Amino acid sequence: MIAPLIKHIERFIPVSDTLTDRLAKIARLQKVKKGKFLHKPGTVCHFTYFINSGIVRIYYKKSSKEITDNFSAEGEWITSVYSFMTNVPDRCYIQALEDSELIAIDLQQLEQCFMDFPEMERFGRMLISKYFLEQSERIISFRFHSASEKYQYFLRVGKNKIQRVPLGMLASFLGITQETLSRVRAEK
Amino acid sequence: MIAPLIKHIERFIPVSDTLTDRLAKIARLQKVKKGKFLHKPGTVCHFTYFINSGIVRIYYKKSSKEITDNFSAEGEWITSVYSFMTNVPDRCYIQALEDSELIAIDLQQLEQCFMDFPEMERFGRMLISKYFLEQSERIISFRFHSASEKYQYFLRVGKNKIQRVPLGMLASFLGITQETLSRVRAEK
DNA sequence: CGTTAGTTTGAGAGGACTCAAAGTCTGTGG
DNA sequence: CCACAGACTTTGAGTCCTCTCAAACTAACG
Repeated sequence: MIAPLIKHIERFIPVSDTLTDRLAKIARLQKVKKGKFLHKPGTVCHFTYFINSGIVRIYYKKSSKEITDNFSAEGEWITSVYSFMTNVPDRCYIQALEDSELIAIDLQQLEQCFMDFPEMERFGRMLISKYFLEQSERIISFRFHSASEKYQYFLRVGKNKIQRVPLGMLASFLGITQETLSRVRAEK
Repeated sequence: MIAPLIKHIERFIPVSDTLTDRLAKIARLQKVKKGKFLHKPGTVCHFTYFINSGIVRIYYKKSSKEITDNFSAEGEWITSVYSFMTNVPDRCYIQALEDSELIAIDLQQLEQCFMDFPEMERFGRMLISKYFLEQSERIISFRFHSASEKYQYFLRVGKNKIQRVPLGMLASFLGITQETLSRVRAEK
């Protein structure tokens, strides 16, 4: 059941049997229907999610508009990093865009796992570093790309997600309006 | 000599004497004159720098224009995260904007330090997470803020740096032209 | 005190935005 | 199986912000 997760972690560090056991103990399989929420604002988000199947987005509201921050699909994580780090409620929503199957891990137990298994802490460092780099690229994309270029960029990076997310959500993720995105998409 | 560094790390984890000794062993004090480079493209960047005094920027070139990626001042780090992670040459430049004093740490030796001191690895994870969060905010700023709002944002976040960096560099950091920044700055 | 780097100001052009309306898809119930 | 409601996407017209190009001004440094 947690096999995809173990396989994922093994891309970064060797995973011993005892570590596997521990992960099995703190991981919890969770299914969500399309449109349902894993987290809403006002409470601290106590879990990090690894996605076995489906696609999930994280977004927040800005003057009644929904701003999508990220999409995550199979083999990726979705977390309120802010809640994770600060242990303070985040204003984000985490929502399934398809019927999805996730592995939920309690953050406190994950912290303890970091303590007991330094190699797991190492994994954590490498993973967040990877996402840090992705963000760096995204910042570059935001700064100097036109609407069209941003779309092209997502076509390259978000490959398998493009057909799975509504245009409006994608537009807010890219930082453009949905009208503009529609026009960009039409022109080629 | 490495006291500021130890103090900085202690904000995240307790630092034992043995860890202090190790850090003293792998740290190297380095001074750079204003305008000089700590790194240029073409080679792998083997060091991470902690800044004791001065201010430093990281930038890259895009069709002969210089795009500033970040500024770091006292008590902060400057690193080519890309080189760090991938061990591949980065196209970035790292340049001192004032006469600066830095603590340079060899990345391989830092890795070894992570191995020998799990709490140091923990520090690494927390630090990169912190920068991850900063980037998240920056992405939000890029997506939905006008030129003026971006400038306001930097006034809040980059407090002590505003008078220390040339306007043109700041403009490219904010993703606007220097003409626009000049006008924004004039209007209030 | 002159040269160069850095900043400001001006005019015109263009991309993306807003507001508005029409068109298309999807899923649910009759 | 069809019809309809609601969600999603496209198209259009006008406006505004920021960009580009150009030139003048100012500050810093040898």
